[in-house]
Amino acid sequence: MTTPSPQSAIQPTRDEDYPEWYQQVIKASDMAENSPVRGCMVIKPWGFALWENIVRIVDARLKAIGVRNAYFPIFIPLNFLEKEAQHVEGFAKECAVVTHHRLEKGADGGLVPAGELTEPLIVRPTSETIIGDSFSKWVKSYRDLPILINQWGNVVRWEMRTRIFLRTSEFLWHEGHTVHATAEEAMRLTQSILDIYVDLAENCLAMPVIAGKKSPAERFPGADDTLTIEAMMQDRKALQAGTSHFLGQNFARAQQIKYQDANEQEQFAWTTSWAVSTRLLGGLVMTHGDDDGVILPPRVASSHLVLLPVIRKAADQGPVMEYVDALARSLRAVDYHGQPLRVEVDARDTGGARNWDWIKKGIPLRIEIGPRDLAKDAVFFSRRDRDHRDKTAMRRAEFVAGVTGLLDDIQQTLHSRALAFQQANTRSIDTEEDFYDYFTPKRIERPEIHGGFALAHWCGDARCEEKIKSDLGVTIRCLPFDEDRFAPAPGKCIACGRQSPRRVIFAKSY
RNA sequence: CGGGGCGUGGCGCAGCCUGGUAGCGCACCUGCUUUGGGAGCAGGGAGUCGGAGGUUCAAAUCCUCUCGCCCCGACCA
Repeated sequence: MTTPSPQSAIQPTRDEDYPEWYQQVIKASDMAENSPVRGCMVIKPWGFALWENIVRIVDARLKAIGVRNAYFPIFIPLNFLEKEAQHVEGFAKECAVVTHHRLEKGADGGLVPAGELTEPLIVRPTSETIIGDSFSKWVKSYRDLPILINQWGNVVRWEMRTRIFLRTSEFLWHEGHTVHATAEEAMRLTQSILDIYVDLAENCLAMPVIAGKKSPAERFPGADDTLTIEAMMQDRKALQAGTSHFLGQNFARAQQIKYQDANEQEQFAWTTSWAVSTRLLGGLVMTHGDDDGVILPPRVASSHLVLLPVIRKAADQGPVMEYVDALARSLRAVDYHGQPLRVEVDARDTGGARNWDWIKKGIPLRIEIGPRDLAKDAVFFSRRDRDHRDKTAMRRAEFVAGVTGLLDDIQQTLHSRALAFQQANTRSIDTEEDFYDYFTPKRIERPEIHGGFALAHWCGDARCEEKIKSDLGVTIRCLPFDEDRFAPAPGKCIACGRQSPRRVIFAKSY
């Protein structure tokens, strides 16, 4: 007898231990691994390809609205961070500081830092201050505005608690920074960027999000307004997946970003900043993954399909491989949303294990090609969004002609599934008792997956928000924009019972 | 930083309580047999047990310190 196969490729399952499942999925899918440096990660090719696809999509969207790329230093003079009070408070606690510029042989033969810097440099946790410094020099006249800048890069935040992709000490992102002559224009830009993020999440990542505005307590340090997209992970916690900030004139005043208007009056400019990061990859895993591994949405998938030659006899080797290569060529010539299909050929002779590798990696389509398919000029494929035993035979020409439709269908399925999950775990709650019950696990020692999004009334008082946060670890994720789904209506605050103009979304979050 | 759990070949784990220089499954390599599938048999490579110190004739096993990971809390764009 053979050893019985496990129920699922990933253990533990999501139900058994969600955080551990997440770690195992990332390992099994070969997306990334922990690095020797605390809190940092090595993003492996299969994970990085996802990021590259996100980069390509976002970059094109930004350029389409006139944003141009630039690059600013990773090091920021210490005093730059001191300029905006809220900003200092927000980031000072988590900055890596460079104090030396040389290493020398120490007494014990090891290397010790030497050459102390006159002024320490911080490794950017975000670049508002150093980019603002440039902006203050670039902006003279209203004719110079707007300035729309983006940079792709890395940032470092010395986090207390890290989780691969979701919160790492170093992560990759893009950060946009803009300068405008009027508040209205800056606010519009802030919103346009959020629209891009919504489109990215919904249409490319198949990740349903709720767009909205942050409560004052949850805003970016130094911002007048923070817009956000919030996604629901399969443990029903919220993931802030992208933010766009209207910075008002706060940074402009702090950094002297001024221009002369048409009336020869000197004015402070209005700025914005916005970002999405490699955190999205964690979101992807936790939105679509199942107990067999990752499931990649085709629009951003590292590869779209893998061809798995099935060779029984040596005599079949040549013909099968020829057929496979020809099929690979014709598939690579197919255009999928402006990109050639990404096709893998895996000719390893490792039996069924080979198939499971690709299941765990989440490739959307797996195609087996054996002698029988040659005879029938057919393919035999399975979709990652369906059971792994669910296989379909199809004429080769029909498959090649219909493959983009198949991929779009998978994309659609993933989105619908995730949306149904989000909706099933979103509830309107009207009493404090229900609210506390909703967010309190039944098992104390090892809490089960519980809660979700709660649509509840909030009076607007930060003290009510704070009470709920300290009692339950639940925060206001956003004041949602979508008035069709979340129509404002008066009610009573879930915490204090006073009048409330509208419901907001409460949830536990990453 | 506080509370809890854990660190043994690539992955998952046993051994530790009752000290005597390491074992299992998977993966990997070789051969044969298989082949629409998480194959079978045989052989093989790989770890000194997170790190440092201590106790001891002897430590993965006991003690101390330390690093890292996970969970809860604090904190967090």
